[in-house]
Amino acid sequence: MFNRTGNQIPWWHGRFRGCGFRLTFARDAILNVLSKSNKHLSAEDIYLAVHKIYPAIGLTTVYRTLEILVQMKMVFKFDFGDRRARYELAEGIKGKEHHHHLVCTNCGRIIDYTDFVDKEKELLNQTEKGLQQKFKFKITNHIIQFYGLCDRCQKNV
Amino acid sequence: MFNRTGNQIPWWHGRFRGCGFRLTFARDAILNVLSKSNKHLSAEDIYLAVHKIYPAIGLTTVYRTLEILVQMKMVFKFDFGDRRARYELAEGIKGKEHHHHLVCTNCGRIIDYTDFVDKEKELLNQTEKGLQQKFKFKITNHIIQFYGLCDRCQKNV
DNA sequence: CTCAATGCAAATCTTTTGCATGCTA
DNA sequence: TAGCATGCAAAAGATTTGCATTGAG
Repeated sequence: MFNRTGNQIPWWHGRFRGCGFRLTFARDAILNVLSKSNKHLSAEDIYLAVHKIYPAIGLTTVYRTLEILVQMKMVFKFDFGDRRARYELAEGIKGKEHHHHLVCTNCGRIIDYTDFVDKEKELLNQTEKGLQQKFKFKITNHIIQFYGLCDRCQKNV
Repeated sequence: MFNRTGNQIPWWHGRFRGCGFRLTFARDAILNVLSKSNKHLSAEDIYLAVHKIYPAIGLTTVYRTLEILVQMKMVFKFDFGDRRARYELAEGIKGKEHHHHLVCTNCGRIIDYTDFVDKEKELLNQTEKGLQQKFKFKITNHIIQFYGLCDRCQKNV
């Protein structure tokens, strides 16, 4: 999609329309960063990156925007155990696939993997169904995460 | 096991011997609380409870002791997404079974469940094996957690 | 007797909030 | 133009650290 000056209009512009939230420079810049970056950015990572595009932005706005984006389900919020939240674009957006994370407890490196997720999905669906029945608990999302040592860190221990 | 005054000696006394850590009043009191309480206590919960047994204790000591206990693998540390760590005695200790948690995102209630864990274990073992091979990643532990709404909160929404 | 363990106060660090001002729709 | 959005400064809240003192082994 293109606007009248010939620039491509980012996909998220549409998602802001009619959702009750306004699309501001700050939000546009933040989504730009998120959609270009690889992943697992902390609020500060995002702040620093956005700062280059839009220097007037404050860290507060980054936090507030991320909260909205999580609410809109455009962004996932993760916690890898280092007391700082990480954000990445949700699945289905920009062709992201369902994946999970391996977190190295030594160096903090994070490896995304997409293997085995089908089998996992199957199991999780079963489990969720069973848990909903047994506990009358309405499951909205889940976390699966593996911790350990990456190849480099195994050598250095 | 009993000492010479006829009091039962807590099981953890043995585990402190020869591990390089000293068994102090504070640590004894903290383990008392952990082994009597149900579960998912925050550092402050523990601090308040220990304070009744051993009023001189400081919150700092609670944190430092918990860190040791996690290191000794006597205690698990959890994060249920509310930015405060939770602690509970490790499995295998005091007959605790392998279990996972359902976390209500509305009221914070936590439900332990032991159902489906066999199937989960099977899948996780497979996954871990596969991931170790593929990424040369040595997995040491994992997190599985479900979030959603408990029965009460579903009614009130 | 020695050095690990402790308590207190202060520091850290991430995230949140209050409030006056700016900007989108 | 109306209100949502923003930036700044300050607050909040959990956890950690420095340091002098205490106590376990």
